[in-house]
Amino acid sequence: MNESILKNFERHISLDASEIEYVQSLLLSKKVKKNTVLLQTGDISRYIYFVEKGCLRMYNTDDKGVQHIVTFAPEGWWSVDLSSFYTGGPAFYTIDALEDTEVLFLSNESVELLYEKVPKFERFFRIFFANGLVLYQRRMTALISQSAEERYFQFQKRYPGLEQRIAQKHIASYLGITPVFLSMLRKRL
Amino acid sequence: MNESILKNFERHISLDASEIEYVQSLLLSKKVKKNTVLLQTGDISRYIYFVEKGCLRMYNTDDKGVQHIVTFAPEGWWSVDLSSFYTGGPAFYTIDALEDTEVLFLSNESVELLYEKVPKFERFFRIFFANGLVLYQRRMTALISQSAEERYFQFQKRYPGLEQRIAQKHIASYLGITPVFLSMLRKRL
DNA sequence: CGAAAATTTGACATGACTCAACTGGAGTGG
DNA sequence: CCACTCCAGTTGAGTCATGTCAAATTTTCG
Repeated sequence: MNESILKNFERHISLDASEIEYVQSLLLSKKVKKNTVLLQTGDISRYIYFVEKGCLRMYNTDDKGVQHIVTFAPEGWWSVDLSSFYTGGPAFYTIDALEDTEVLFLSNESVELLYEKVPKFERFFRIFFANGLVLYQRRMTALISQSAEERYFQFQKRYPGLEQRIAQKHIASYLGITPVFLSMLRKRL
Repeated sequence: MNESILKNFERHISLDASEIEYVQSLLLSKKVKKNTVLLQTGDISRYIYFVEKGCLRMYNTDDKGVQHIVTFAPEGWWSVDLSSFYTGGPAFYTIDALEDTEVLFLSNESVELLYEKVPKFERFFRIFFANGLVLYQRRMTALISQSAEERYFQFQKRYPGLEQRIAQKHIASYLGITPVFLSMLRKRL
C-alpha cells in the first residue's frame, strides 16, 4: 500500500526499507467526499496532502467573492498552502475536493521530524519546491503573454483527461476567465 | 566582504567559521555594465546570481517579440533560470542588467558541492525555493484577480524605490501591460 | 420527477491594446 | 557646447478581447 506516494518520493531520492517504514509510520490517510473542505482561508495549514485518488483544488476568493483556482491536484499531485504551513500564519488559500478523494498526508511536525531523521527529505522537498517554483513561473509568464485560448490548450496538456472530470467553471477559474467566456471559446473550436 | 550574501544565508541557516570559509572559496564575483546579458534564452544556465549592487531582470520574449519580465533582482535578490540550472536544458528566460551591477555567483557544480559538504544548504535552498514558490503563486493569483492598477500598487510595495531606478516600460512588462497603458494609468492618479 | 446548479446564448459594456503622431530628455560626435 | 539622433514617454482615435447581465436551456442529483 501507499505505493503511489513512495513512487513520488523516489522520483527525487531513494529510500531503504527502514526509511520507508519510518515515513509510513508518519503518514496519515483519509477519504473525503466531494466538496469537503480540507483547509479554509484564514485557518492554519497543518497538513500537506498527497492525492491518491480523486482531485483537490486550491483557490483564493477575492473581494468581490470570485474564486480563483491556483492549482488542481489530481492523482499523484500535492496540495498545501505553503506559506501557512511553514510560517504558521493564516492560510491565503482554501483547499477542497472536486471529487470523492483519497489523500495521504503529513503534519507539519511529521515533516520536521522527517527532515531531522531522514535528511534526504530536505533534498526531496528542495527539488519538489524548485519544480513547483518553475511551474508557477511559467504559468505566470503564460498569463501575461498568452490569450485565454492558448492557456486553455496548455491546461488540456498539463492535466490530461481532467477536463472531462470537473466543471467548466472551475477550468475557467483556473484560466483566469469567466465561465461565460470559456463557453464562447469552446463554441468557436 | 560578501557580508550581504552571508546575511542572506543566515536568514535560514547558521554557518560556523569553516563553513563560511568554504562557501566563500566557491563564490565568484563579477561587475557588469548596464545591459550586459548574463544568460540568454536557449543557453544553459550554469550560474545562480546574487545581486550585491545594481539590478537584474529576468524575462521571456514571446512569438511576437514582446518581452515579459518575470522578476527584478535588486540588491539582496537572486536570479537564475531554475529549470535550466537543474536540468541542464535550454533556458526559457534571459537575464540581463538594468543598471551597472555587482553580482556574486555560484556555479552548478559549486552548489552540488555545497549540498554534499555542507548539507545545511539543502535546507537553505529548500526554504528559499519554498518562499519563491509562494511569491509566484501570489503573483499569479494577483494576475488573474486584480486590475492593472492594483497590480501597479503592489509592485510599488514589493520593490520600494525601484520605480525611480528603472524605465517605465520595464515596469509595464512586469505588470503584464503595455507601456502605453501604464502611462495612461499613471496620468489618472 | 423536480429543483438547483451548470452551461449556453445574445446584447451590450469596458479594460486594455494598437497604431501613429508628437514631445522631451540623454547620449554622441564634431 | 551645440546639433543631431534616438529612445522613452505621452496623447488621442479606433479596435479587440474579455467581462457583465439576463434569459433560455441542459445537466445533475436528491
